[in-house]
Parts: sequence; structure tokens; C-alpha cells
Amino acid sequence: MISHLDLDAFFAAVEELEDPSLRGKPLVVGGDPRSRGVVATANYAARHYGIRSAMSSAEALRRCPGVIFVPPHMSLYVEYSHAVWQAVREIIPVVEQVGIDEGYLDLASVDPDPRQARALAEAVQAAVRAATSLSCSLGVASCKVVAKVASDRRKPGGLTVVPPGREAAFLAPLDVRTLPGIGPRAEERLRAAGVDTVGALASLDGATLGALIGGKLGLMLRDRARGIDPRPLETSVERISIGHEETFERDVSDRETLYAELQRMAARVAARLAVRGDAARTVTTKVRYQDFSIRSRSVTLAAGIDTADEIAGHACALLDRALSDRPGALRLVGVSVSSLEPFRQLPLG
DNA sequence: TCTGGGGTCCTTTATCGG
DNA sequence: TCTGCCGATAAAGGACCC
Repeated sequence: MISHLDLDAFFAAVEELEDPSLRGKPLVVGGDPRSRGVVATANYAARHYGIRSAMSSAEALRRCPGVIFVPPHMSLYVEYSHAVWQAVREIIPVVEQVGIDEGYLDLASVDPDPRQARALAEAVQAAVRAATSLSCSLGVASCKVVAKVASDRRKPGGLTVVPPGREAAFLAPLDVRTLPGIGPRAEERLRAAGVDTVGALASLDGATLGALIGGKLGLMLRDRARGIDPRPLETSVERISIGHEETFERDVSDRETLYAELQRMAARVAARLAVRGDAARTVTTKVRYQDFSIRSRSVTLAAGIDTADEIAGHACALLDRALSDRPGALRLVGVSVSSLEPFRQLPLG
């Protein structure tokens, strides 16, 4: 059995622990409502007003004029996260961490008997609370997708166990959007075709599926909808790309300003490459226009590079290409590197 | 003055060498 | 020589997730 663990309103919960005067008041961790900020996490008091993650901070303020805004303190959350996962691993050593606030636990590695799964999950929940005072929700099932959906059923602080054999029946009545992999676009198309529940998705034929979502992806999501998910736990994943991007407070069209921004971001990317001792063969520049559309241009080099100047040089040339293909003021620029490889010094002699 | 920043993965299209 | 096809790889875009 697998368990999916999800920390409840993680960023907001940490802020409440650090400053008890915030507790119970509507709280948003995220960007400034007076500029282009969005909500990263809202605590449950704020959610009561309809405030949700990814909502613009300005909209959040409109829904609850008394809401308190706190900017994100990522390094603090990383510390708490370390403490959480350390506590988890003391009970379940085999885990796959997915991002800062969730992950999968291989309960079977401790006890293969499915009847012991609930007790193990309860022990994990208690250990997290004891170590950090944080609350988390857990889902327990035979595969990842069902465990993940289950962890979301009884938030906050919940534990939902789906016995083996009950996967499809558990998923069937749920809203189709609750299935991971169904985003806004797929949801819209499915609803237009009258598919509103996971169960309805599970019973679609291949042709309909192909027309609505696309062949390969459609078949995979239908399997998931049936509670079939062969993905194993990935206990170590290496990073594929490193990037930085920033939205300007006001749209920018001045080329020199954009170059300067790219240079700054290239320096940050280079610093992160250096920490890992890696070089990169691909540089990508991304721009976002006033109408929110995104364009990217990339080059792949014969040999890896790792200095800020080299990355910035390519990034600026790519920016020129993007802007000559489609001129216009930009609300965002970003630079990222991929095709990472270990940087090797030339062998001596 | 709606709409962040960090990513991953998949699909389509272009290009190039047999 | 021309054309078509095949496979590999890059590039670009789009959807999705936390």
C-alpha cells in the first residue's frame, strides 16, 4: 500500500506557527495585492471567503478586505519541510517527495499487510504533528493516483483509506476535475461532452477519448480514472532544468532594460548550476506579452556552459530572436537552462 | 491594474541524413 | 537525379502541477 501525504495550507500554517497573532485570522501568503501578485496559499479562515490558491491577490483583497498578506519566506518553509520529512522517514523510510509539501510513502516497505496501512498512516500523522506542530492529510491506497485523490478528501487533518479492490468505486462519483491530470482545458472539453464525473471518464470509449483529450494522454487518464496507475515510487529524481523568471510591475519594451534583467537572472541560474557542479547545453529565453501569451526561443550547444556571461549572452540573443518574430512590450522575461551534465575540468596531462 | 514562479511532460513541427 | 519515406533530434508550444 501507498500513502500520499499533503501538508495542510503549508505556507500559511508555517506563518501562523511563527507568529501566533495571525492564528485563526484570514491569511494569505503570496504577492502584493497592489501589484501583480497572486495567492500562493490561503489559510482556512481565508478560504472561508472563497479565497483560493492562484487567485490574484487583488481579487483576494476584494473578497475579504480584512485579509492579512504575508510575503513568502521560502527558506523558512524549506526548514520546516526538512523537519517533516525527517519525521516521516523515521517511520516510513521509503518515500518519494514531490515538491515541498507533499509526497508518497511506501507503507508496504514497512509492513506488506494492507490491514496495517491505516495504523502506519496514523503514526505518520502523529509524528509530523509532534515534530513540527503541522497538520497533514493522508490518503492510503494501492496506487499513487488513488492515494493522492484520497488525501484530498478530508482536509485538513484527514485520513482516507481506500481498500484494495475499491479503487474504481471510490473514484467514480467524484467530480472529473479532481482527477490529477485533468486541468482547466480538459475539464472544459469533457464537460461539453457531458462527462462530469471520474466514473463517466472511466467508461469512455477510445475514439471519444482521442477526440476529447488526445490518444495517449486520454488512455492514460482513463486508466487513472479506473484506479489503474502502475507508476512506481521514484525515490531519487535528478533535476532536468533550472530557471528564473520575473514579471515586471509594468510592461517593458526597452531592450537595454530587458538585457539587464536577463543578465541578472542568468547570474542566479549560473550560481545554482555552480552549487551542483553542473554545466548546461541548452539555454531557453521565455517572454510573456501583454496579452499573456508566451513565446520561447532556445539553443542547444555542442558543449556545456556554466558562467553567467555565457548564459546571458545566449539568453539576450534569443530574446532578440523572439522579439523580431513577435515585437511588443513584455510583462515577463525568464531564462532557463537544461540538458544538464556534470561539469568536468579538462584532465591534466 | 485580472492572471507568480518554480518546474515536468507530451505533442507537433521542422530539419537533416540516409 | 528526383522524390518519398523513415528515424532521430531539436525547437516550440501547450497543459498541468504545487
